[in-house]
Amino acid sequence: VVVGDDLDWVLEQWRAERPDIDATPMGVVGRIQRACRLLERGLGEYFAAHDLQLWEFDILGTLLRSGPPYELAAGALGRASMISSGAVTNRIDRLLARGLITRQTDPANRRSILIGLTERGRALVGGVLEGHVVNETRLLAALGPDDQKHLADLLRTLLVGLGDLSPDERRPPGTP
Amino acid sequence: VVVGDDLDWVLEQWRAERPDIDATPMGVVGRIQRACRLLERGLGEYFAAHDLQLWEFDILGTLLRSGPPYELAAGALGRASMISSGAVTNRIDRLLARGLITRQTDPANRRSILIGLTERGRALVGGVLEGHVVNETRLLAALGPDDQKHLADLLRTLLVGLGDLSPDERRPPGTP
DNA sequence: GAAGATTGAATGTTCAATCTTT
DNA sequence: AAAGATTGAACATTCAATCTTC
Repeated sequence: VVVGDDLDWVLEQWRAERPDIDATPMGVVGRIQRACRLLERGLGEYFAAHDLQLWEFDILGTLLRSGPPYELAAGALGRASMISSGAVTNRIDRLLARGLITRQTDPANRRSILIGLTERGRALVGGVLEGHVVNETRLLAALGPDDQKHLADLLRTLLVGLGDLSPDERRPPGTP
Repeated sequence: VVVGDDLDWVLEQWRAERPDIDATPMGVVGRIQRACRLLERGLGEYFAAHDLQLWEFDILGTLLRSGPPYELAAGALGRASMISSGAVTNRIDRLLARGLITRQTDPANRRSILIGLTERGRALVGGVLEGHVVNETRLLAALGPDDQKHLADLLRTLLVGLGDLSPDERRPPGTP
């Protein structure tokens, strides 16, 4: 290994201290954790320069990509972002205060609330989208296109194994 | 694609809503984020069953793998866990209260403090270590050994590109 | 009773300001 | 002046309890 990352060093330490344990799995899990933190730091810097928090883009982006009429139930937003229902309420409150979303009771099911993008919210998230992808491209630049594809494929297999199924697979069998 | 994960669905939505944008990079970044959250959930469940928080194992494990005399400066602990100095102080306070670590001023540099493992802390983290690796192995089981190695290699390249160098590479050139 | 959302308490983090030591 | 750690404030999350609606 010519150039090592932090996990190379961590695994070397474990080998010295606990040679009885095969710490190989830590090399995968630990790298995913570190990559996640470093990437989120890089994403946050871009959004901060555009008056957005990462979590704000997360919610607004989920609404935008859902397509017209850009409305989603609060529960669906929580599942998409993997956050608790309490966190959803909190985020909604603050995006409402910024005038970026609307909140209305679902007429079809009055337990549920529908969150919608305001024109201002739609313009804001739509406007930063291209720059966001450019920023991600920069953060991933150490890997060539083929390696990025390979990485995504390996992570998909891992994620499916962890139960991260797309909505298609989540539907009970036999649903049209 | 026979079985898709959540990101397959996300990218499909972006293609429909914003065909002008190539969202491929989101497929990599988003999968790393989701894998990180799902893995940390799985790690936390194991530690909770052993009266530990994930962050507690994080600190205690860093001390253990540093080898005898199992002492590290507070700053070094913060860098290893990628947390702020304020968070380090907070974590140290609570591990001290549990009697798992010691805290003393570094005699050689009285600005710095040295954190050490108590006998009880060492026994606790050493005792859960093997089960932790078994748990990680289970979480990664969707990938075969070769794929896990390949995944780790791709992530190393990405991490080095993001500046996550091992201590070796962090030393100024010419250092023995 | 179960589902969806809200509330408040407990938890834990970052950030800026501060203090000591170098 | 710079480095290392601590403090308190602001922020954000989870969890359990609660309320409304189905």
